[in-house]
Amino acid sequence: MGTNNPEILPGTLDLLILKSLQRGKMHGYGIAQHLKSVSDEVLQVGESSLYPALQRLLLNGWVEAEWGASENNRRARYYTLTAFGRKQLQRERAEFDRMVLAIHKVLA
Amino acid sequence: MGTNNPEILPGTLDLLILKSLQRGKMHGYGIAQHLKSVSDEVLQVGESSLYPALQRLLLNGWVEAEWGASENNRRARYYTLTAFGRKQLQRERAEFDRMVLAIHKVLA
DNA sequence: CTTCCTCCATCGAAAGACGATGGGAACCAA
DNA sequence: TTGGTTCCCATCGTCTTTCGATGGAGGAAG
Repeated sequence: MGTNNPEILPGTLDLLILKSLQRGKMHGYGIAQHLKSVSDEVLQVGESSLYPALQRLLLNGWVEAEWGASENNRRARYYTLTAFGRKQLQRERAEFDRMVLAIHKVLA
Repeated sequence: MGTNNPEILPGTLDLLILKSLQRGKMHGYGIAQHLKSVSDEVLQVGESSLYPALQRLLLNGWVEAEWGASENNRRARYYTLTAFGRKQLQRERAEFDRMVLAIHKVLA
């Protein structure tokens, strides 16, 4: 009931994933862990949000995927930024900054 | 196709409305104009986003409404913040700041 | 009289996030 | 060997929010 506390800011998930992948290839689980730890446990993206998002990014050609083995010898799907993905990251970041600036003007 | 440019950051509309109403009673159209001008034309909230949001705020008891006449002598519905609304404004603002801070840690 | 602006409101579509759920494989302890 | 825990994949159904399109009504202006 009632209290709506989304774990992330809607509309920012793609940006967060793309930015994470800028560091190098990662698998889904790793991305979620990364976001959680870097944000001091604030950004808790569940797998049911993450995997659809990754499908989106694949469809748009912003990331590529390949199967491999994780550090712990487990089957894992590794995602990599494409050139389009790097462009998109820049665009989304600029748009995010633009929005946050505008909101701050309202809140000031 | 493709280019998705939302006019506002999803999930922040209630916050923006509540904050606008902190200045005093306003009607819907006025809120939209206010957001647009204060944000230098960045935040362009359409009426089909605005009125459902106002209904939400009414249902939650965060704003109250009364009919009156606008400055231009037109029939207008004026919205006011309630005590609950002021509390909610504080909560949403804190949550927004928390999220933006977390996202900045990822983007840094 | 016609057109523009103000101000209200709804409907249907699309998108995004999430809880619940399911499974397989490695690792560890009892 | 069995059972639990962590890692890692993924989907389905639901809810919520946003938005384009649409439709008025009344005042102001040309």
